[in-house]
Amino acid sequence: MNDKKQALKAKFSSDYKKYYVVDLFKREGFVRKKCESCGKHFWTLRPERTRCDDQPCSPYTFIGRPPTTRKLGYVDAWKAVEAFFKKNGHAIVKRYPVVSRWRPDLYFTVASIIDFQRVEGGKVVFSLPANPLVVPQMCLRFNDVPTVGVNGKHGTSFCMIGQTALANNEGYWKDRTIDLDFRLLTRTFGIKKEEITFDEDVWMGYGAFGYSLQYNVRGLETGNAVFTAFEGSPDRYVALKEPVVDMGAGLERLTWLSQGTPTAYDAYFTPILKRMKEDNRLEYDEELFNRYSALAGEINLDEYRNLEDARQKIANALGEDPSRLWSQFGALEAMYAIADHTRTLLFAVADGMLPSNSGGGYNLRMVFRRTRNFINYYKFKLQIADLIDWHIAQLKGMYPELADHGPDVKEVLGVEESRFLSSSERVSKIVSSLSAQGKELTTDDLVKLYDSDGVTPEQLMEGGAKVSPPEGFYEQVQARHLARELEQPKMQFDTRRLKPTRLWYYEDEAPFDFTARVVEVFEGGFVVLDRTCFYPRGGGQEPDKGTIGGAAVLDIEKYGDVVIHRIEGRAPRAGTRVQCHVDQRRRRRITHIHTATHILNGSSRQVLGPWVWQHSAFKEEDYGRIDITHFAHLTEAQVQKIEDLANEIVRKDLKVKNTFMPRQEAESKYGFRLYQGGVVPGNLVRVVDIGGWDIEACGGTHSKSTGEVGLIKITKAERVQDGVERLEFVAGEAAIEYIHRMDSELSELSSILGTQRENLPRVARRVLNDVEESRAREKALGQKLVELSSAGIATGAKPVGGAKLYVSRDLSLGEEQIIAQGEKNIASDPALVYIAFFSTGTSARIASFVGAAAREAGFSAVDIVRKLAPILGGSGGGSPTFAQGGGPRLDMLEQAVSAAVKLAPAS
RNA sequence: GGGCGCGUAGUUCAGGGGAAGAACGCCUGAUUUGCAAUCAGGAGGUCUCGGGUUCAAAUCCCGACGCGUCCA
Repeated sequence: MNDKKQALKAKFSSDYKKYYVVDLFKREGFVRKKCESCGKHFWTLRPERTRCDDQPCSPYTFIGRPPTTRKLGYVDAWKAVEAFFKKNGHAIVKRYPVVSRWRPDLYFTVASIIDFQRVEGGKVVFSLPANPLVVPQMCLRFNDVPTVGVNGKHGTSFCMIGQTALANNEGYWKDRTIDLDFRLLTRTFGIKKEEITFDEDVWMGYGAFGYSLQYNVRGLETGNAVFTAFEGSPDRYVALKEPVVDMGAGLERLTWLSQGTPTAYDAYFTPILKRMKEDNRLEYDEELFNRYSALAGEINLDEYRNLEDARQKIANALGEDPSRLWSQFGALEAMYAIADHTRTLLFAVADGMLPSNSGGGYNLRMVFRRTRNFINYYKFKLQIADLIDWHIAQLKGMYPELADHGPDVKEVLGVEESRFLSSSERVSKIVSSLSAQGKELTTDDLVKLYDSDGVTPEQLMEGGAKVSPPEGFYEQVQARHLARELEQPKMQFDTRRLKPTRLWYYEDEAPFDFTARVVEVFEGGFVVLDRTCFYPRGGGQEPDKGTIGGAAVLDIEKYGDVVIHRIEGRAPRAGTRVQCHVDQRRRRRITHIHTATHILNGSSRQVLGPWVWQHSAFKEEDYGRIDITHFAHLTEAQVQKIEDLANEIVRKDLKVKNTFMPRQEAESKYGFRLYQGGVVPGNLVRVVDIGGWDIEACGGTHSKSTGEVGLIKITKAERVQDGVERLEFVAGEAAIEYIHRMDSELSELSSILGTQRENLPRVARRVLNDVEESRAREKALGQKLVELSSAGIATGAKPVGGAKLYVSRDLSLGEEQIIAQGEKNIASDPALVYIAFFSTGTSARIASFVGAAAREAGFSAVDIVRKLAPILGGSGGGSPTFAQGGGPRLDMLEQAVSAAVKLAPAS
């Protein structure tokens, strides 16, 4: 990836007049220079500049002396930017969710341009709600979490001001982009034009790339204007028909620049930090911190192997001891990180993601736990719920919607908090038990402990465990996770020259018996028709069945616009007409299940909370299942409530409307709640609206009204992964069948127990009690039996070489009694050698006990068993006092017994 | 989405082919003593469930269920 980027950079630079020169440069007299430090090309109004104005080539020079004429708070900075672009003909678009449900390849919105990208058939498509536009897009990135709070600028959440335009009549291209941004910086913010440099850069995104001009002011990168002109990858690409301007500027950076505070956090978390500091006294050398933070901005984990190395370097530059720096500023840095992490959690949870142990939810769990660990470590008086409120209050002028989600977010994080507490308790238990053992732990042990129990080497050392210096710890953790690519290639067909299949099944009054022309046939019985009423697999709905030209249809899939049917036996020839028949009963049943899925999705959200989203779903002829996101196990009462509500919707007989509409229109009308079952490809989306109760983009078949579904019965609720609950259910005819099945099972059960149905629970309980009682009685009787038979053993034992031998062969005795008997008798008569033969199922068993005196006389229980068991075709083992064994040869029992009777002490 | 780990008494856990264990809690009795009292005795188990291997499985193997953890 990096090589490709370098190659592209070289290519664009070599033809810089074509790619990088804009009107502004000519008009204002910018000169092109090459940075003597990093070799990058940049544009400046100061010909004497020798270095680019980016880190690490130039230090920050705005701290304590901002280059702007205005000092702006976070929300005010946005208002200024908003006003500027509005005045210049831009539509201001509301932020998109930080959870990017419209992009299956991403968990989070990582840049403003993601808002306007849709992936269709491996290709990225730009789709703008207005042109040109500006959006204050909150973005989440989790790739550099350890530096957050430390390097003064990095965050897991940040607002990217996205200036986006299509290069057409309504929008604009390079010249106007740079003109606008230049004016924003110089006029709105009052930065002197000599202070601004433009670096030549490139940008590569998913399926598209372009060249860019990044602008820096006093060492700080404040924005990057990307001119996305190409589609594909650098090896194989074409020019985009309508190139896209994608300028992203960090609102945090602009705010920081205008204030010149030691860190960016001081500028954009001002009210939150103020409250945190009010409640927790912090003492540190402010003058030293200012010098420290000027250097800390250089900390970048790409360049330093770890935080310690970077800190060491800064300490050296300041002439300070690193541990002194750390102890002074650690708590402050933790506060910065806490402010950042809680804001990230607020947005992510408000937009519907839950902390969990997999997927994007893991990122949330990780930052939550980091937050809690910071609070614990520094003993801060801070409540996460308060922090959430403080963020909401700060941002209300910019993101008023957050306030609506406050209670939900706090509830979700409360659950996560209790998870954190029980997890820390577990960890400390493991740590204290390991340190009590005092065994020295190898690096391998450490890796294992971290990987499967979440115990870090630091926690172990603090807890007093012996830890050998961990060498290459994180490398080893990494090595355990080397991804094994396991991709099974989906059958590929070359459908490029085929016309789209007419999707007849979507049309009203589509027939179940129809004729169609065979357009193409692929080897293996794959048939393409010019039109089809067969619903292909899609959106979790299983495909139709039926016949094509008399042959059974086995499977149906959609490849782009082409539907491919797999049939049994030989495929008809291309060009012929075939008679087709769709299994109407199956279709009807699946349709009812599918509509029921939507109803349940709606009622789950209603009953549980707004964080409920459909995670995936499956609809078959006789059952369906829907996986929903929720942070806890569903109780029986909740499941019943969901079911009751769903059936209420069924009884209301709400109309189900299916409408095709442009994606953009659907999104702005219904929001991203549309994308419940994953992303539906195509520019036209089909919106399924169940009387306003549940609205989803969905390509499946649905009933005309909810009443047709008849009945919805949830049959099972289980957890499929952390944060995802699965509901299995039946609906329509399948529900009736399910009830019949339950009914006959109950009948069978009553007839087995010989009682009426209403007595079943009582009778079952009594039967269970009886079993327990007889078990106890059997045990007591066994004890009695042992006592009674002991006398027989004492008299029946035959003296053999200084000991007494007793051989029993009572097949009716159980293992427990024999063991009890042997145990008791060698205790009361230490000279006894007790050998018992018995049987379990189809095999013969031997148990042997040897008393203390008998052992001295040369007998050993384990030797006896080892001698006798082979006669029975098996083996055995145990101790000199007690051993057992056996074998499958029940027929050899007599021989084994006679061998036992002849036993003599080993010499 | 993938890897690793766990499931044993009411609770926390040890054991890891051959007799079901500890601590705490609980019950009974003694003792009378300053903060989680002591002593003696006792009850409490489908070793998550289902298959398989074996003479023998809590233990090994496979699967299901429940849970934890790490990585992308």
